[in-house]
Amino acid sequence: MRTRTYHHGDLPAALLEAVDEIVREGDINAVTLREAARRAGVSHAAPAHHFGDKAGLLTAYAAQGFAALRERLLRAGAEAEAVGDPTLAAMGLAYIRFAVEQPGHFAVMFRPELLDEDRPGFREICGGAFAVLVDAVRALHSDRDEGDPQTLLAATGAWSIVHGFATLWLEGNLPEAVRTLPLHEAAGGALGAFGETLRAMGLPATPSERP
Amino acid sequence: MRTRTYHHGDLPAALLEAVDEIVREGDINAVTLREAARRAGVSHAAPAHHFGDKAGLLTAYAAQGFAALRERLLRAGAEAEAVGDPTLAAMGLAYIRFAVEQPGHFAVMFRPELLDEDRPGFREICGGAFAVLVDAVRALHSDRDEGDPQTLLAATGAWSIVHGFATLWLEGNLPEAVRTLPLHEAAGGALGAFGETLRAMGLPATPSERP
DNA sequence: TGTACATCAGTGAACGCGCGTTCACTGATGTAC
DNA sequence: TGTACATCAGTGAACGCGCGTTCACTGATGTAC
Repeated sequence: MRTRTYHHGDLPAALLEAVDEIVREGDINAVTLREAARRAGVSHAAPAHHFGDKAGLLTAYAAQGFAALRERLLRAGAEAEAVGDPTLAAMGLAYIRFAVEQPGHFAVMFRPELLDEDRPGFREICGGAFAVLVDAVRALHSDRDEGDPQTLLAATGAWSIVHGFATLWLEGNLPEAVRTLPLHEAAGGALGAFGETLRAMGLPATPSERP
Repeated sequence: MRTRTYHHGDLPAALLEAVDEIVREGDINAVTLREAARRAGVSHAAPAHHFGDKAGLLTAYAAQGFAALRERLLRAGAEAEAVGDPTLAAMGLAYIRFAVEQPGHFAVMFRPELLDEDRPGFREICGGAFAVLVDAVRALHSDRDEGDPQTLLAATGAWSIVHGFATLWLEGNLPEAVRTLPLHEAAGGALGAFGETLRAMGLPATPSERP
């Protein structure tokens, strides 16, 4: 049984948890300092002690998300490699799974206008997740120079497709026939079928194949 | 010289224009009935006459966007076909261009929580844009039955990649080396390089090719 | 072990703000005759 | 052509609400001696 004390114990963590609850309930605009304080059981002025202001709270929450995403991508990559599966595909699915299982973090992470990106350490942690993806792409092109811009662009493309799918899925924008499938079938199916279609288009043709 | 009259002339159009202005300035949350009214030069209660409430105003604005997007996709497809370019690729770039040139519409269209989707006609106009994409995919697979679920999934994948790219680009989330390229190079490059990488992964392999 | 004191965490009242919605109203328009 | 009247568009005051931020404060903790 928890006794109520004047000091909370770990208010910052409780506030981040409260933010998560609120965003998961569906409305990112419902995140307010006052509501988070309410859920953590403290007065509405308490959050300012730990996070300064609203952007500070959301930035800390987003940073948590980027760290978690990075770990997921790394783990998915390592596991796929261990059994000989394609690393990048595994990471793509892990990305989508992260978005769906931690929709709160996902919704905040890519809304820079809500964040204070100048908070110490934020940019690093934020770039770290993308770097994992870039590394996975690079591993597929042993013929390329380090820093070949094609690698960065390809990672951007890979990111785009999983990010787009996750966004459309979460917002409920996909057509019903797709929306009602289990996640892994919808995601895997969309990625796979799109690949087939690319092939049917005759793209991509690598330059070396053009006579 | 415009004289001020008691009756506005075309207030609904002026309000939609005001919404566009506000969202383009960067903050979708800054769209309020009062601000739109202010910009249209009418009292703050006037918008309710035409759109009922805030969701009604945003829904009308989103519908405008879906109609415009559909037209762009159709035109891009037709133009590509005329000169023998790949239709689907042209539509993909047209989608991204739409997002970047009409960021206001794009930001609102895919936020169902802000809209009142039950407004008459909304669902139809909204589905119409996606249908164009599905048709373009279907045209690439003459071997498939009408209604083959692979077609819908492939269209979802195609939608995902362009939607994801557009979203990341607009929010400023892409890495600086990509963000600073001209749009068509970044978009075309990401799509193309991603295709190359898919190929390097050995994917997709069509079932018929597996011995 | 005890005590003084600095530090920190959280309180609660107050502030000013902009919002959406409602409602009785008034000004302008257009139509029937 | 004129007039009465219904309809519609827009007004402006009022309402209650929740927000972020500030600030002097108080309660609790922990450390130096």
